[in-house]
Amino acid sequence: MTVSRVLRNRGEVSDTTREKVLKAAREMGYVPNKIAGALASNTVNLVGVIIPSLSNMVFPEVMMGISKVLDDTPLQPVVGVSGYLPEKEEEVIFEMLSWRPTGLIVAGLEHTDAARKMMQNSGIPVVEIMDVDGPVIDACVGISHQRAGRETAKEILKRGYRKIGFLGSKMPLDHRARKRFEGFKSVLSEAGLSLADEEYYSGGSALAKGREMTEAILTRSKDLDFLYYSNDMIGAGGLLYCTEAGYDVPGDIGLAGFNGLELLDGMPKQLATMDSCRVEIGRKAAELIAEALRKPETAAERLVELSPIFAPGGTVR
Amino acid sequence: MTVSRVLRNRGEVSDTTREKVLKAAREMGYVPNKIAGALASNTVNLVGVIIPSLSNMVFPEVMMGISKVLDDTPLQPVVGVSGYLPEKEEEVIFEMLSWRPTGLIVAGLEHTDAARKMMQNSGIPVVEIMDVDGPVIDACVGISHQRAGRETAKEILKRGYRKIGFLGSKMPLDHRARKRFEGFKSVLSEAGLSLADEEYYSGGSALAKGREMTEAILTRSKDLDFLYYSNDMIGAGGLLYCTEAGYDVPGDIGLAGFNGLELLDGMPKQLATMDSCRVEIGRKAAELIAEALRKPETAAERLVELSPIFAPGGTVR
DNA sequence: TGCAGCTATGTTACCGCTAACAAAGATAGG
DNA sequence: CCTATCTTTGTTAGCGGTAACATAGCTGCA
Repeated sequence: MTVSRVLRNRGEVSDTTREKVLKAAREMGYVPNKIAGALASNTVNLVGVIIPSLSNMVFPEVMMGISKVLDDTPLQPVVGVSGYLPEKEEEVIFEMLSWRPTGLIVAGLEHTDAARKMMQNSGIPVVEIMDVDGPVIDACVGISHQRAGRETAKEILKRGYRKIGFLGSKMPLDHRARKRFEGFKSVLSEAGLSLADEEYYSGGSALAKGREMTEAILTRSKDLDFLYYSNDMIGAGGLLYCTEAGYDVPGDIGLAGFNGLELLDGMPKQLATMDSCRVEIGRKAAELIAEALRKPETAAERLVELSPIFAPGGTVR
Repeated sequence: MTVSRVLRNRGEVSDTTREKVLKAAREMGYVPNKIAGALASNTVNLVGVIIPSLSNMVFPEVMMGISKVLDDTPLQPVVGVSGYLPEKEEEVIFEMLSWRPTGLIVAGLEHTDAARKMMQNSGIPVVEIMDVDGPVIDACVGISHQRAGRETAKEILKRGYRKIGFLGSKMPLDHRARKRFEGFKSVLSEAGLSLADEEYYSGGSALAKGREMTEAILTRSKDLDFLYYSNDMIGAGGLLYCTEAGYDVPGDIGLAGFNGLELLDGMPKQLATMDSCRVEIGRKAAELIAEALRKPETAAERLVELSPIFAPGGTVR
């Protein structure tokens, strides 16, 4: 018991005893067994974070926001990757919950019924992030991708572009990309327009794919005056292609992407984009969990919608 | 006990009982407590993975290799981030070990004495990854960054470049970058040469920094005929700058980076680079752990050195 | 019908720690 | 010197599962 007290800095222990304990622990390389500790105290200083992928730079940035906040608390993030697959996500959520974490942060609002039920029953704070367009389990921090798509479309129309092509990934399970696309199209149709052409890809290096797709769509539809990309990475590939192929950007043709990737600062031109507030989303989500830990009854604001803003960069008129 | 048997698919249970248990579990949304299970069975199906950063695309790729292998086992990766700080790494390792994982995968060979001791005493397989230039605790999978630097230098000299500049990050704690740099310089000095100029950065978008640094170094040292970058990302920034500034690459000036980032496929030219075998390193490391789990006594090969090869791309003669 | 030899279920004792309470030691005031 | 009070250390039970062993139910055959 005294050892436990010393190692957790809890309760009164005399300085001499404390020193003796610490010395012994150090000498024998003692590492306490958190499993036993967690079981006994019924507290686990872990926060589960479930994201679809680590490979596209947007989720690592969310992680940074989360880490920064949790560093000031006893909590630690634990990452699970769902690969955009609902069943895999359910599995990961189950696995996470079976470790009885202090909170859960999950990307997206679309889950299997079982996953949703598990999270509801878990009794811990659950924060869904990135997206706000849909029903929320417990709390939510994100942006409206619907609106992001709509606003981008408005900006484009405002600037006089009319023959608009869309380039995106073939990912029916990326609901956020889908919502942006829908929002985008709805503004076009309200203006009596429709997409002039579309081009899709899946897999491979996004930059190279953006290049290829742009060449393909521009070869096919020579009268396009704008290309809307579902993400900045393929947009950057498109920008490189247009630059090399001698297009006047944004004169002949305008380009826009989505995400506001800092990674791409340094491209020949700054791609028009809309920031997805990734770090901020991570911060806010982590704060909600930390807050719930501090004062369990307080129901903090459960729905935080951030407003991304359109950054015209140098690829629109 | 019967419930435990059903939920873990272990031991004989009649079909009727099994169904009843599963039905009840489903109805009540039962999620077993892994903490209790782990304590009782003294097994934890977690593999700790400790990496310096999530933000530069190289570690996520290692994670992919690890995940792919562990997906075929009961094991699950848990990520910890050390931020290139030895003390933080020690903390993360301590935290990890206190959960009694089945194995540990740690990036790099440089650790605090305490961290090294903890890992030695842990009694679990520990695989150090990415680097092989140094003393190993238990097992190791990686490449020699010394040699990578040396071989890049040889390729450059072989192609007739002589006035060589180096551009890198100001990260004294990135030992792998340091080793490449040392290997690189040693070949130059064996050839009676030395670096003509150097330029360093820290923080910010690597692409933009690569651009700035390249402009700075080329403005200062107009007779350089080669630029060696400590990573592909700043190399790509440099390539963009050189292209726009009208340099003939690789005629006037050659460029090379390091990592073999697939991310950059699609750049105006393919940057000369050396693949750091990231996915393969992750795969092999995970296999070592999975192997140790399967047959505990077998001492598999404890030191796996992979051989990166120089990919000249389009930026060297 | 009785019993060997199964299969299916139940019992018990922990796993390593911590909450809650108990006791011992130290200090001080009368 | 003794008791009241505070500080420090110790005891006990139990967290929710699982290993190991024990028992109960069932089957088939003499």
